Amino acid sequence: MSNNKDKKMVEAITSMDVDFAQWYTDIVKKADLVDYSSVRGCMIIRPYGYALWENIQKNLDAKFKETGHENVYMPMFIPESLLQKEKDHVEGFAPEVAWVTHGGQEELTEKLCVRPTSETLFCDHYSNIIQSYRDLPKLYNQWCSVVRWEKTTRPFLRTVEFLWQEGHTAHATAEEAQEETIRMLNVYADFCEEVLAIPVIKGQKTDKEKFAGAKSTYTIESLMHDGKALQSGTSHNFGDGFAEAFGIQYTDQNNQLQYVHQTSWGVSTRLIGGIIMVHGDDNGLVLPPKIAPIQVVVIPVSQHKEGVLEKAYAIRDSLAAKGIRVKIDASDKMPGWKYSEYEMKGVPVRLEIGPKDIEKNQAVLVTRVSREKLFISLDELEVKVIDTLEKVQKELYNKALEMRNNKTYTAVNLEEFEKIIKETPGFIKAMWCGDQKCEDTIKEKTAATARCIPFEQEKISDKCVCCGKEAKNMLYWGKAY
RNA sequence: CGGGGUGUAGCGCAGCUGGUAGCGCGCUUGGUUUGGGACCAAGAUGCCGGGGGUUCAAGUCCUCUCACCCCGACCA
Repeated sequence: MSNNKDKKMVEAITSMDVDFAQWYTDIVKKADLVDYSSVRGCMIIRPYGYALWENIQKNLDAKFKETGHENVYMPMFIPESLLQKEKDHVEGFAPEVAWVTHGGQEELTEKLCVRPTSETLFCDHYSNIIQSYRDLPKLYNQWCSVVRWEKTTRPFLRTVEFLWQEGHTAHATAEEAQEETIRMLNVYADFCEEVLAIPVIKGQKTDKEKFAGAKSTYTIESLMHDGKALQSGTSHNFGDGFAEAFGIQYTDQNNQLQYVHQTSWGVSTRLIGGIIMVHGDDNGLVLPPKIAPIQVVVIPVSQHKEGVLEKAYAIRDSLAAKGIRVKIDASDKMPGWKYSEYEMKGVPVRLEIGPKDIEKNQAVLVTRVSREKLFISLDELEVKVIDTLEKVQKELYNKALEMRNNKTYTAVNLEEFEKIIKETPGFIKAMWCGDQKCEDTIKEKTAATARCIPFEQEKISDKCVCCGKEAKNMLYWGKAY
């Protein structure tokens, strides 16, 4: 970069190897996903970012409905007394709730918290509407935003207000609740892998890491490019703890009063952070076709020349007719500018059409991942594009899986563990005795936490990686977002 | 909540030992361009984060304050 002319040619994204955090920030800003707002810790989700969320919603919502769930909407405020009904739950959330103390000029007799999560509201409601076993199960979900007064924030990964979905269900038996917990964990896992092309580890949280008030918490964990883990979705089995605290009882077939068994599960806009950090590269965002707001962008070249724009629009229309999310950019920017712009935005497929192509009855197809130019006959364009989108979807998953595998290590003692965390961050598979003290020690020494006890167990050794006593389980460990 | 940093045009910044604000990008208009972020010309854009001081004079010095960012401790 010897002079200003060079500089303005490429509005560079910081390389992820140089500064991963800056790379991330560059992408969310330059791909027009978010803007910072005047409200501390709160982000503005811009149309392109929101379109991603809408696609996530559309997809998941359909899956929730297929599995028998209904959408509801709860108040955004929770009276203090209600929040305090379940002891562990309050303790878990109290440090980060925002309080409303005034209505207009008047001080409220009971302050209201802005929901950090809605268990208490659902429980309160369930205690009113559930009487008989005939009322069960209740399978509710809500799409909303919640507020947690976080001290440090980053777009999508941790913000004071964030969008999410929270499912809350009530069941007659412990078995049903457990089934539901796992069912929804699998819905999330399938969604991540098939739609977002993000491979996940399914497993259970240790007691230390489980949700405040839950009997058990299950999680899907994914691995980012910088070797940090992202908890991408959680599903909790509450047992009857909340039911006891809130008096949610029903009369069973034998006229006996019983407590319900409950679950809750959620994913948030954090998933978008995951998409960015799993698939993105130094040229910007990379979006899996199934979630991309724009799957194909058509760029006319020399568009002032006779027939070019007409052809470009015709291509757009024919692809749109096949159900492809396609956009044409007929602005008067240079073609090169447009190439870079849509690469930055992670659009999976670009089609170029210019006078030379029209002459040869072809278009130029370039995928975001390979950036290779392919000449496609216009006669088979639709088929080729659909084909390419499917191929890219699979490719991204495979690439992500390979990346995760390359960054997954095993450790049999603390020295090994520490060395890995320091030198080659990633997932560490290591044995654990089951004692929380060892979890604490590892966290103190390495800043890594137990990500989960995976369903798929392996035997790395017989002994706990920390204390050397007999091991109970193999855990995934790592530094997390 | 500890440590560090930054607030000057829409964005990124410069502005030294005080003298009344500038550069690049972007934006507007016109023209030439268009196959990897075009070029020329002419424009428009400022409560220098806020309050209070010092001074003949304050982006510049002092002081208080607010906000944001980064690194740690805590968290979807």
